[in-house]
Amino acid sequence: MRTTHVPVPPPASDTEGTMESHPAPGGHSVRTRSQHQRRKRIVQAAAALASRGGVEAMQMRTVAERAGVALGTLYRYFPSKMDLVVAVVGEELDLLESSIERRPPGAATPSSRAVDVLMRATRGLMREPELADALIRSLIMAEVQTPFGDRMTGLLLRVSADGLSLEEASEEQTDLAGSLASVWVQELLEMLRGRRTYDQIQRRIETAAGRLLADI
Amino acid sequence: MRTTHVPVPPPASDTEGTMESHPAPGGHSVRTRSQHQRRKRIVQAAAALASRGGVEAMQMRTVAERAGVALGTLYRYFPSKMDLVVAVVGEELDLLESSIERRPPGAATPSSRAVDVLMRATRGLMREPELADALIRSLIMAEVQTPFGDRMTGLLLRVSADGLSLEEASEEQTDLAGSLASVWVQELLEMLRGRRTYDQIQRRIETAAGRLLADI
DNA sequence: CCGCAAACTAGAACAGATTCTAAAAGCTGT
DNA sequence: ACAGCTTTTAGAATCTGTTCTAGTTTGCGG
Repeated sequence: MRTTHVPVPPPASDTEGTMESHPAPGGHSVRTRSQHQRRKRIVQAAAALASRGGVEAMQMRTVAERAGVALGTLYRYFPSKMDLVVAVVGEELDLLESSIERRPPGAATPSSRAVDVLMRATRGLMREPELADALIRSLIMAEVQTPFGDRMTGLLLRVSADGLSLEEASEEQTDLAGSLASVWVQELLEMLRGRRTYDQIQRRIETAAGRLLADI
Repeated sequence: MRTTHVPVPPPASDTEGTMESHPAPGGHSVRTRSQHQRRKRIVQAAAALASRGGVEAMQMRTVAERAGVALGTLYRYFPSKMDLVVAVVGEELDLLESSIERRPPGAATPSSRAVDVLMRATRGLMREPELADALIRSLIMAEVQTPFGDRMTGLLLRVSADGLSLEEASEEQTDLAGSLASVWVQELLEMLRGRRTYDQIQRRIETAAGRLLADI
């Protein structure tokens, strides 16, 4: 019935599928390569469609057609629409992370660095509102464990507590960064609903960050 | 197309529908009364079904059948499944608010009173996990403006800043209470996903509230 | 009591996600 | 090149939210 992450042995499931069954490292398995391509085509098609009319436009049949695969194949790679959305979000997050790496926030206090990152993410997402809307909502709905919140929390810890990773952080630090991420997500939602302006979000994020990350 | 709050003049749309077209005060309009009943039957049926198998079990056909109305009628009262969900949530919030009124949080600090309320709400919701899951997720997805966040924010302001209402509060106070509500919602979601225990939530809420409501 | 307009009903119809099936295509080892 | 396997494919079929249609019921003003 529902999205049951069953024991089917489909192709790679994560962004980088280097955990094949055979340890052969050499690049020879044509199968796997073409499957990676297929996967990429699918995700691209999905993202393209979603950045137009949002989730609605991202119909499974359409995605399949546009990616040049059969509907059944699409479902083999992504057992549900949500899984596909999660994959698309993953790509977006990759983008954000590499952007952060390229141009790390330079502000003085932990909280202002965090605000910097969050607002940068906000801008990035709002560049494609339809896509952002589709992605955020779907993610929140997702039954599956979404690395979204965790990745954002990790990112926040990294920039605010200078290089701290999720593992090294104290429980309280994780809690605080996680809370800030929660606030951000909700604000983003409100913005997508048209109930917040960019400036309002900035103010609220600043207020929250100032308190939550005061002495991180 | 999507849920368009069109200008159809259906029955009462809110919990209390006393804004009829004709000013006749006398209790004679049999229509309206029976409509209230119908509405109540529908919401009850919906809640009952949802507390079993979640949103999935709360199918429009089933709700209609169980409430003893035609599918078309159901859609007349609630233009979309989401509207129905919102109504069910409304009832739950009413319950929480009256519970707070009956037994107000007695803790000493604003933040501990807020924590008290939030954890009470958490317990209440977790009593029917399927229902809670269905409701929270649907609400977050909702295109419609859901009074959920705002009501919770108002409630938090009321208990923490002793009787302060949403209107009287300063912008910063509203922001802070709103942020705490955001954190709570996200934690609830994580709990429903099975990624948080009750104690973890409590700890995180306490941590966040301690900072956010420190000097409210 | 009559006729109107709104509300209700039963059920068909439509839409998009998901599942299922039978057949074709692609690999792999021999 | 062949048998045995998995992957893809095309397409039908299923499921549930939503819409539509035609006919019936209900309450009201006259």
